[in-house]
Amino acid sequence: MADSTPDNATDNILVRKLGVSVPLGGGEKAALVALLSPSRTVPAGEDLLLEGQRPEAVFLVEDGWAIRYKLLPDGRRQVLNFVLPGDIVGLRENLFHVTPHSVGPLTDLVVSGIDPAGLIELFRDFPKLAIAVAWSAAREGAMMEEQVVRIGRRSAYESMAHLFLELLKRLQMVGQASAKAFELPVTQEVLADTLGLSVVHVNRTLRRFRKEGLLELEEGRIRLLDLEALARIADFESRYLNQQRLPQTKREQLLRIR
Amino acid sequence: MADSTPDNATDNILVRKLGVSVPLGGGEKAALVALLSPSRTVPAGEDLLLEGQRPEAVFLVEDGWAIRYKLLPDGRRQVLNFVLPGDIVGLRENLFHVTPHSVGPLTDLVVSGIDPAGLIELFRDFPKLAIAVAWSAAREGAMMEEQVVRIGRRSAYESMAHLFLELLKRLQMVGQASAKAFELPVTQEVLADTLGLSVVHVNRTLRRFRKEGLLELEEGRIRLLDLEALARIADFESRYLNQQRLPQTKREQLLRIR
DNA sequence: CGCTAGGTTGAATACGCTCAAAGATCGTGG
DNA sequence: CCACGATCTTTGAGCGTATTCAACCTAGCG
Repeated sequence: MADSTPDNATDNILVRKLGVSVPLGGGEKAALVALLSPSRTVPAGEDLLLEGQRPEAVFLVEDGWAIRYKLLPDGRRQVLNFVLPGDIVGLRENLFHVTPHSVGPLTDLVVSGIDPAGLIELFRDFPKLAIAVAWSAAREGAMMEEQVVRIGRRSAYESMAHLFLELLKRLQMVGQASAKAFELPVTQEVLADTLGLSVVHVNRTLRRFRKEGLLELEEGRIRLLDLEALARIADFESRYLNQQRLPQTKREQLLRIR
Repeated sequence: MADSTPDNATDNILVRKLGVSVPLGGGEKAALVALLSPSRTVPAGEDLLLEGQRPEAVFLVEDGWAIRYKLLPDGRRQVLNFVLPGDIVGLRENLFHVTPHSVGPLTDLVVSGIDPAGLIELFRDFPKLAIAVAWSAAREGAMMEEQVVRIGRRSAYESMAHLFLELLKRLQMVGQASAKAFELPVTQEVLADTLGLSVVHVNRTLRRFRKEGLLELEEGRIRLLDLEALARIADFESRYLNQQRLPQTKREQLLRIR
């Protein structure tokens, strides 16, 4: 079976993700999948995008983890967010002539290329796809906002709980997490650079969570033992991840009410 | 002369801002301006958007300052970024059925409404406008990333310098700042909530800057006395704000070279 | 078997916070 | 016109979260 048949289209991770926000028809799904080049694997060390360089290509991540990050001249690093399966890398960056951040894989990464020009053309034929992609970008924006709040106004303890809950939800949406556990291919240094903390303090905060029986951590796998407690600590509100467009009728009702 | 003539269109702040990235034709400018409803003034206290509510409308800010912010249940506040003249509020939020953050004016705000549905339709007729808006959204994303780095990996001293330089550049682009000074209608509490600091520490950091002769602050106006020094302290790189698409020929050259 | 990357722990320190109180400025009402 | 309250700024003192420095441990790998 060819990669681009409508049958397989339904299974594609990008189709599944975009379909969450905007219901997609068969034609749309097929067209989207047809745009993808065959997937290849990028080894863990090799950056996909380098800050300050011309963005070369647009990728769909089909499997594996990566980070978007920035470096300061003295070596300090800030991780902006995590790139998980189903995420697109380099689309926004393609609007600039230099990339504002780097993207580095944390694991081997299975990616397939997307032709950005082709995608734009697709938007003409299937406006719904444009909406779906815009929606996905907006969701990423909402996650960045959460990241700002986490770093700016939450304690290490709170913000770490928040991050783990966000990752759990995101991974569940793409079928990569069970009810309360997931693979976490991340060193404590990466966590530190994500939360704006030192490695030492990340280590101590993790120890505290474990001592309190809130999570287990072993072999690159994390288990959140008490979701309620963690959500309370973090003040975690998953709405910004679930965000769905209301069905048209319901939206109209709302509009009428006000 | 009517508001929507091509002549006035050139002067509109939105047209000017979008025109920076993507050269716009007369028809595009006129169509964009025609979409704007007559401007009105929102008083300083009254939020434009409230977190958790349905986004009601889309605004173009023509004059004044606002902040996008989030509140934690215990009252802690994090300012996500500043909304300055020429910025659009509520467009991205309109893709969600609840707004992920609030937007509150810091000054009286002159805004005009934008019909989002009309904007989408415009994209069909003038694809360049879609690109220009996408570009503008990408620039905002780049600014949010800088905000994350500021809060996560810079000291109070560094990140305050960085913020001031960013504001200077942004305001210069819309003709609201001189070479090194601008109106700063912001309390120290707002600065604190922007940078993830306490009011007291903001005050002390400001005092340090003044003592070192790096800036003057009086009557809601700030003057950056030594841009070089501040840029060095902050490691400020204005590229993410200036970002322009390369002219087509130059882009093609680059593509050929690699 | 030694090297490297990552994790863990202790001790001292510092950056930034909280608490507290006192000026300064401004609008408002008596 | 002055007094009052409210908001904002400034400064001091003590404290705490998180940092830095340093050492040691472990596991994986060449």
